[in-house]
Amino acid sequence: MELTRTTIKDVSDAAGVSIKTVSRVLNKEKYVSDDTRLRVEAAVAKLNYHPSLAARTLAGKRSFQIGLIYDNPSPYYIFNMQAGVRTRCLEAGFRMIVQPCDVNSPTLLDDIASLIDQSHLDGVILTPPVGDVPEALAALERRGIPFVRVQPGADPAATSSTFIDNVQAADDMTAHLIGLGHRRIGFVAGHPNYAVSSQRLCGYRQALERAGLAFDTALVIEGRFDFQSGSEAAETLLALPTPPSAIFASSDDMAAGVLATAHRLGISVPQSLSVAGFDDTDLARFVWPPLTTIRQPTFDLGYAAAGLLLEFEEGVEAKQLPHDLIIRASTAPPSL
Amino acid sequence: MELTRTTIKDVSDAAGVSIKTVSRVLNKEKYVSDDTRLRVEAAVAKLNYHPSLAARTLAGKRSFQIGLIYDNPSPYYIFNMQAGVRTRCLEAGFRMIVQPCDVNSPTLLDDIASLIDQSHLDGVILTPPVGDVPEALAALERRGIPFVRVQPGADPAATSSTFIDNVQAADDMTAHLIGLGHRRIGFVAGHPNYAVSSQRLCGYRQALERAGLAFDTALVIEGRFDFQSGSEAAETLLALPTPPSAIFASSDDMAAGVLATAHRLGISVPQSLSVAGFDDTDLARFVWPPLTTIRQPTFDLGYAAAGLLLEFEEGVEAKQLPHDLIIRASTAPPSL
DNA sequence: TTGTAAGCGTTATCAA
DNA sequence: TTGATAACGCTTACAA
Repeated sequence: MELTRTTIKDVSDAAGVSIKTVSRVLNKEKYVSDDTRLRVEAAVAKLNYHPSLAARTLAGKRSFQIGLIYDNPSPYYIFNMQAGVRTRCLEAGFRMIVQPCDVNSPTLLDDIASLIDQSHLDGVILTPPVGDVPEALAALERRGIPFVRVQPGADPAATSSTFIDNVQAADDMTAHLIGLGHRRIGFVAGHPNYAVSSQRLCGYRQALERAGLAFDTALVIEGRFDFQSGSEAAETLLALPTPPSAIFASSDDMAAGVLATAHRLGISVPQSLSVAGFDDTDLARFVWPPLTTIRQPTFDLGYAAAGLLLEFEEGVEAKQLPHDLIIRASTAPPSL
Repeated sequence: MELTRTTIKDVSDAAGVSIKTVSRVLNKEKYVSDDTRLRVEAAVAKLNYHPSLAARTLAGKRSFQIGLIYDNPSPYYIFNMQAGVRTRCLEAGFRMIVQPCDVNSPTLLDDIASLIDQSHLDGVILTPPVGDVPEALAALERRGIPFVRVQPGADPAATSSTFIDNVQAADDMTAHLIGLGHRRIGFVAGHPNYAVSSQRLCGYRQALERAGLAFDTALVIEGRFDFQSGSEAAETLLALPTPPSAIFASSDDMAAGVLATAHRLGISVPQSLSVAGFDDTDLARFVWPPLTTIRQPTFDLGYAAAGLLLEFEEGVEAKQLPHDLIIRASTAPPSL
């Protein structure tokens, strides 16, 4: 029963050096002889010593902790983001503190401030839509806390950030559908509060125009990123006098809603209707019939964001990552 | 630009009391006059003071932090578990530190020890299968760290724990299918390393026997909890001379695999085959055709586990939670 | 290359 | 009901 904690003092005694020297080894400082270093490392291993983060934080300038702040209800997104950030943190010997929040809460700023103060965070990562709250960014800058935004809604180069090109991704998918022969492609837009919604709509429109196809507002329905709104949007689209032969829903949950509605209406997918999605929920893997989807590299976005934060040097760096177009059901319109 | 931190000293100056008195208010200690308390609280609010967790940890006996340790690849499970634990922590003014691990890693014990030592955790929650690693439990006990296991594989009353009755849940589902008229029910078992796998198989068998139906080993296939193994199991089951009219897969991922196979083979669900699942991936909501499923209350299991930990008083308390049978596709076998 | 001493911001102890 | 003082375990100066 170890009731007392192993401290740096125990290690220094065991190694026959001062605690300052042990500290030097722990912090990988220069000016430690190889011989001393080895003796200290042996003592650390033998005693199974794990330095107190609290003490290091209090005494030093760093806490070895960064925060991941999000307001996002998607389990897959959060899981992958956390995994990416954590992986990068581990490499640097840092710990990740996760903190969900509500961007519409009046206490948002205080919640973030409280997290940073209480845990002495060395930096934070903001995922959408938190990174698009100007007051939050201003507060972080005022405190001098380094931060990186993931997929900022606008002006990615204004602060350090990681992102994919949503316009291009939606363009890619739309072009893919056009390439299959589709001429009337329905689009289910995302929640109007999210910057990515308009970006994806923009890509859809851009691809249509390049192909010389008319942008028909009747084919565009605004959703809320969830299953229900996708389901409703499909009802509207499929009830049109001339219904689309393909529907591109700008999130996977909405795409699943489209599939459910198609099934209920007796429209077979992908024979009579092509359905495409956008996200990383792995839904494309599960759903039947299979879904063609844009896969955003959520893990990588988190990994890269943590990297920018940990290598922070007063510079702003915007890092764009590639997206994938995953084709699992590639079908031409029935008329062809 | 606030470059200096607001400390307890600032608050005590502003309130005109000693720092010890501020500390008393912060810790809700007795023997503080109402007048003093109010003055201190006003100063705290005015200065926007957030006490340093590092300092409290170092000086005091508590860190106000508990750990959530898991080795589970399911995003939905982890998301809901984290949410439950975090919600309960928030109520108690605690912080949750999440830590994935690999139960098969040789460094498992050191990883856990390192987390506890570095962050001075006041306790940990272990989700399956971590709670079933005897060496880990022994190590925690040796250190005197309180812990609560979620869904322990065996002997839930040996330590504090929260769980549902998996045997009963599988029995419920099987009985439901039998009630609909099914006589040959296929069963896709879970990964053999998980305790819940045998529990669920046990419930399936128990319900069959109660109904006077034979337990046919040809109808039981061992899976690995994933989509692929469910898909393969369905191929075997549906190729039997007398195929089952219903398949109960003991996880939702496997159930999705069953659905995919059925679709590929042209077997319509639920008209010609009933499919049932088990878990909380929300897959039942997305998948088409809809899935009948046992819903485990993951959020509640986490919430209750954190509750047991935070109210820990040297006593062992095992807490059983109810499960839900969610019926979205309730169909009798085609022969009826 | 190594060591000494003074904090970091709280809480525990003991006294008033 | 309050307050002074010594920890807590480490890092940052500054010496040697």
